[in-house]
Amino acid sequence: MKEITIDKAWRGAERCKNCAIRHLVLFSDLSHQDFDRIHQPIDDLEYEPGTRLYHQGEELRYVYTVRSGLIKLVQHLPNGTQRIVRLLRQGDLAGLEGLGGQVADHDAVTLDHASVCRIPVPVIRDLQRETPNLHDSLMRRWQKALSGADNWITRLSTGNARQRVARLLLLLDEASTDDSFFLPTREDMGAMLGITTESASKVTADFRRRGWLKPLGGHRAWIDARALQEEVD
Amino acid sequence: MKEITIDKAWRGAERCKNCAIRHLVLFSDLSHQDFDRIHQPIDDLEYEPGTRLYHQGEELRYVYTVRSGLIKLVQHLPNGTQRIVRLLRQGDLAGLEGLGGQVADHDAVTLDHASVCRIPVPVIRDLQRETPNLHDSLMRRWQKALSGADNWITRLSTGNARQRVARLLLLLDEASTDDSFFLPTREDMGAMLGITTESASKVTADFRRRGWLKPLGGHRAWIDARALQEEVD
DNA sequence: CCGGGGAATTGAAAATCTTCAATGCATCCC
DNA sequence: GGGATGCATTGAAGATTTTCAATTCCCCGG
Repeated sequence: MKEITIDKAWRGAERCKNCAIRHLVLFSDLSHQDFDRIHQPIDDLEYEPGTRLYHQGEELRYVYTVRSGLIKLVQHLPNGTQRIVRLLRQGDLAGLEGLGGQVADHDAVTLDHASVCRIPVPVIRDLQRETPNLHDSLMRRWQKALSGADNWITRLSTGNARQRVARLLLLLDEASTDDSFFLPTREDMGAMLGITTESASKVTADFRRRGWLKPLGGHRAWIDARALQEEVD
Repeated sequence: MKEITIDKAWRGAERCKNCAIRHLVLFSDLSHQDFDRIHQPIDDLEYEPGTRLYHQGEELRYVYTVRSGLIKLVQHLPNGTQRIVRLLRQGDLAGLEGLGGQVADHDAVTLDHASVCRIPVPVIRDLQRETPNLHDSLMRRWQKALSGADNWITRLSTGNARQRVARLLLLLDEASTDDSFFLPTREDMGAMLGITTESASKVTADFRRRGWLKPLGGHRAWIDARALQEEVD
């Protein structure tokens, strides 16, 4: 795990003021003086694929803003099976539940290379107490997380395997600014869709043979969105 | 639809102060003077089974607190299929997304007879601006809704039909204070679990034949939680 | 008490998905 | 370059689920 730490708290806040994607992140509504209330370092971290930011059941001392990359939230069942319940991308928050003092509901694991801001929970608590500007922003995050979860159920956990894979590919495609997107392993696709690795593989391979999905190397791919959309309807 | 409306705003607030389940609802942390800030009527409503509180895409003028009964949140896909993404019970909120000005993400429909408090969105907005007491309470609601959604994915949308039905019955049983619980129609069970009505029926009937599920009439039932729990593991 | 009607159940055949095992492919690391 | 390794792919058999079409059951109103 590479980790580029900003040592001084003020430098962290300074960086936040000038953050290139500040309009997307939690602090979008803060005034410049609000940033002066930040007394603990906000670190800007880079993670390799497969890094676990925290795991289910752990105390959450930080909340994480995704600057780039994809993060999976994995939930484990008592019987040992596991399920990916959401994907986080640019602007999304991981570890929101830490704000209420709860332990982590999931494992958070980077899928590809990811760039993440790590914000100490007390920083957000303090800001929240002293300025109202954060509330709307936070509520939008909760709202977004919840609608993400709902979509996961209706789009990715409903219908047959072909439809689910098609919807997942469309979702990954939309999420990308690029015209290519990150293609997860078949195992992860299975865990997202509630199907086996092999089923995910069979459908994916079929889409590829039909020319609707083109792997571009380096875990990236392109899709014929129109064709896949038809598959869904 | 029966509707018992409290005409005067202050009466609504007065009722809130003395609400028997106030510790469970949104206003648990408010001080007595906070209630004086309420300038629009909070109505206490009774709904028959199958009543729709609002539908997907509609502007949300109210947020609803469930006092008793069960409410399903139904999401429709463009292709016409629909999926139940959550069940709300005592203390849960429906229409949370209205606080951010969004349109409704779902249809909200009562499953059984339900008693609900209808709170105008501006009431919550005003309270939120003028007192910080509501914030924690609200955040806990978001958190709870989100963890409900996650559970829906991992427990009710994972595994084979038997496991899903078993988990649903266990969840309904836990949700009930009583030792009996509300047993949904097979169609609703299917929509919750992402399986067909017939599959839900076949599994349910099998559980009944094994003596693990006993219908008690009036859409209520009892389960052998231990036996069903084994089925899940 | 007696239909009527919606919901539930059931069966059989077809479709889909999983399982398990084998093989192929790409990439990473000397 | 060349294995080694981890994914991905594929096939065949078995299990599960869906589909579609009957019944059957149960509750409600007359």
